[in-house]
Parts: sequence; structure tokens; C-alpha cells
Amino acid sequence: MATQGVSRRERVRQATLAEIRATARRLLIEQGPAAVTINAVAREMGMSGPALYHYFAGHDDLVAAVTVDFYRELTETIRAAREAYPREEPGRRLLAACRAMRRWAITHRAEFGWVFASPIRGERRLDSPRDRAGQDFERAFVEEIAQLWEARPFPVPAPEELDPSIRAQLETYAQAAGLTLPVEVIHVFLSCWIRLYGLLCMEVLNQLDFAYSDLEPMFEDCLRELAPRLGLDYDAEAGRGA
Amino acid sequence: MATQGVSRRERVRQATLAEIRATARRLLIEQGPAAVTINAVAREMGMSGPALYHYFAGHDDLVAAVTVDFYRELTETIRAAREAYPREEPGRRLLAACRAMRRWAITHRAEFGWVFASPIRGERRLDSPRDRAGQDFERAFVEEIAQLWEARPFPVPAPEELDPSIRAQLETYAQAAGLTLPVEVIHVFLSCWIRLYGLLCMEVLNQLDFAYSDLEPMFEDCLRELAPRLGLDYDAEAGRGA
DNA sequence: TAGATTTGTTTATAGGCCATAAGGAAACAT
DNA sequence: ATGTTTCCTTATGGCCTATAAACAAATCTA
Repeated sequence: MATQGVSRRERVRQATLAEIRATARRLLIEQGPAAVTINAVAREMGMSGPALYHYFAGHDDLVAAVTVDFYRELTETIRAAREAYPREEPGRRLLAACRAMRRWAITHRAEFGWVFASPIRGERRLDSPRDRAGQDFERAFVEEIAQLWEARPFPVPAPEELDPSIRAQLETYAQAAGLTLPVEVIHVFLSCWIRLYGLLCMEVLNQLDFAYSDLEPMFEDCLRELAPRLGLDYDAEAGRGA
Repeated sequence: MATQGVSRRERVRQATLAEIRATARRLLIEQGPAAVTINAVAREMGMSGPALYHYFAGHDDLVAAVTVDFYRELTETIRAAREAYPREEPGRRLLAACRAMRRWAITHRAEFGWVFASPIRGERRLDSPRDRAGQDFERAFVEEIAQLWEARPFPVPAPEELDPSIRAQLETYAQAAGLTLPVEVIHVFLSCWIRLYGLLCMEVLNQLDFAYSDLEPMFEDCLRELAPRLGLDYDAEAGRGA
């Protein structure tokens, strides 16, 4: 048996854990974030509320676990999309990753909105599973940027052009994240990231509904504008498909 | 008397309404959004919970009223900052408005975060006080853009360059908002708006904490990049002061 | 000015949520 | 077979929303 060392009990426990998270997700999708409550999830599963406390320490814990699921799924989707192109074309891979991110976001609005609108109040611990999943998500892009930079360096600001405060912040970040890329490269990357992710953020938070009903062309516009900054050519065709 | 037609009762009522909203705001600042609850506000004021239902239809209503307060204050701040420069310099006025927005946002993090992270779930009615306040906020910028465009037209894409879908969406928006500016101008405006507001959005939602501790230089960077697109020259000095 | 009305407030109530405690039942181990 | 661990239940306390009913006070009106 492949599951040799795993007791039956443990298997059942894992199944229950998965069912809880799946139920929470279903409630989120069907009834919104406020409906994802310990009691509601339990009721939905035919259990009594307090039973769930044997699986999660509390509401926050459940929320965090679900968030991690979403991060993982999104990251996995992005990684898979990347692999549609060979390693020799990091530019195409990067664009595919960006588009996969938006596609996941708009086909999983509730989940994407939950991930970053819900639980970031207050401080974060850098070692929580939640943050590890977030870092992993980010890494999917950083890896590709690093490949791109090595394969075909894109223009970056001269050292003296970069604001000293930004430089200092990014040095701290690079060190904490274990990045070996030059700070100027990180700056270009994050500048692009902020624009792309920020657009998605506003879209999912319905901050742009007052003027737009479909932001896909704006997203493609954003990619078209960002592509040359990373020294890669924008491929309009790939945006329409999938 | 200036308050001639207003009964004493009405005055007291307005005072109570104001106190309720002020208390809600205080709770928001001191203890976070979750603490802004009908009961907590009432308790804080020495009243019993149900009494508040004579002033607000329910929790959502209170939330909406507080949100409107924030929108108004922010809008007022922006309008005031604009007036620091004469009408003949719409460029400076616009930059001042942008900086005032960020300044208000970071000196009122809880309020700013509340405004656009909290209550936008679900649909919106276009005629609610909440949305009217939001439109008013937006107008503070649109007005300035219009002035700028008339005084010194900035470059806009040629009609055939604008994506048809975007054009259609913006035509709908322009009509609904009663804007007479060309669609291409609106497109440039909103493109800039998305970047600026999106950056602020991510900052206040702590989406960039993983790398940055102080986003002011990034905001200034954004302004510096946006300024030429609106045909105005970036004034670094004004950013440092205040 | 005395009664009727409107308005503001309180207590009581119903239902939901989070979280803990205490007890019972089932699965496991030896 | 029996003790132990694990899981699940009911009971409880405290806070929340929201409504209903009862009471007090200010205001209006005849």
C-alpha cells in the first residue's frame, strides 16, 4: 500500500479537514465571505459547531487555511500556465503567467477577493503558513523574472537614479527573501508587479465598476505597456485565447 | 436666528446623529472595523442598543453613513489642497490634489481602508448617498482634468487606437456621468487614475508590506511618470513639503 | 392649559455567532 | 476485554443584529 505508514484514523482526519475547507469555500462562493462561519460550515456538514474546533483552533484559523488553499491553487495554475512555453522563452512564460493570474482571479472572484481583501488586517508573522503561501505565489513570478533577466537583461535604472529610500527598502526585502538579483532589477519587477496586481485588486474589489464592465482590455493594455520595460515583446494573440 | 425654521428637536436629533457617527469612527480607529457595531457604539454613548435603530435602519446603514462622512472629508481635503494654486495652473492643482489624497489616506488609514475595502460587496445602487459621495469624490479630479484639458490639451490616443470595447464602456460611463470630454481624454484620465488610486489601494490594504515600509517615494515615482502623460511638469519640491 | 400625538428610550425576546467545558460514544491499542 | 485516545455531542456564556412592547418626555393642538 502506498498509504502504509498512515493510519486509517489519519486518513479520515485528513478527509474531514478537506471537506471542511471545501465546504467553507462553497459557502464563500454561494453566500459571500460573511457566510463562512464555523457554525455554518459545521451545520452544512451535518456536524455540531464545536466539533470543528477539533480541526481548527478557531475562526481565524479556518480562514487562514482556506486562504492558503486559494494561494496554492492560484500558484499552481500560474506555474502550469508557465509551462506551456519552453524555458528558452521566459518572456512568453511571464506573459502567460500574468494572464493565468487574471484568468484565475476573474473565474474565482470570491476566492481572489477573499485572499487579499479579507484577512490582512493587523500585523503578519513572516512564518505563518499563510505568508509562506503568499511568498510562494510571489516566487512563481520572481523565478521567471530572474530567468528573464539572466537570459536577456532588460534596462534598469542606473544606481544613482534609484531613490535612496527605495533602495534601502528593497535591499532589506531582497535579503529577507533571499534574492540575489540586483536591487535595480527588483525595483523594475516590483514596479510592474504593483501595476498589474493593483489593477486586478481594484477590479476584484469592484473599485472600477463605476466606469468599466469588462477590464480585460485594460489588463491587456497594461501588459502591452509593461512588456517593453522588461525587454520582451507583447504577444496580443495569446491574450485572446484560452 | 439662522436656525429659525429648524425645531429644537431636529437640532438635538442632528447632534445625536453626529455623535453616533463620531463614536463609530472613534471605534474604527481605536479598535478596527470589526468593533464598529451597533451595540458597541450605543454602549460607548451610554445608550442601549436598540435606541440606535431610531437613527439608523441597521448596521449597514450606519456603515454607509460613516463611509459617506469619510468620502466627504476626503473630497473636501482634496478641494482645499487644489485651491492652494490659482486656476491658471491646473497642472499644479492636480498634483496637489493627488498628494492631498495620499496624505489623507495615510494619516487616516483606518478610514481610507474602510471606505473601499469594507462595504462594496454585492451590487450598488447608483443613487445611494454612498455612491453620490463617491461620485463627488471622483468629480474633484474630473473637474481638474477638464480644466487641464481645456487650458493645455495633452496627447491622447487617436480614435482608431482605442480598443473598441473600452470605447464603448467609456461612452456609457461618460453619458451616465454627464461628462462632455472626448472619450480618449477620459481614457487617459482613467488610466492615470487606476495607477494612482490602485497604488494607494494596495498600500492601505497592506498588500505591499512584504517589500516596502514607506511607499511615499513610490507614489512620487508614480506621479513623476504620470505627469508627462498629462502634459504637465512634475514638481518634486511640492511633494516633500506639507 | 390639558389631552393627544409624536419621538426617544428602555427592557424583553428571538436567533446567530464564537468559544470553552463537560460528558458520552466510538475507534484504537495491547 | 479493557483502558486510552479521539471525536462528537449538549450545555453554557457572552456578544451581536433586529424587532416588539412598554414607558417617558417633549411637542403639538384644541
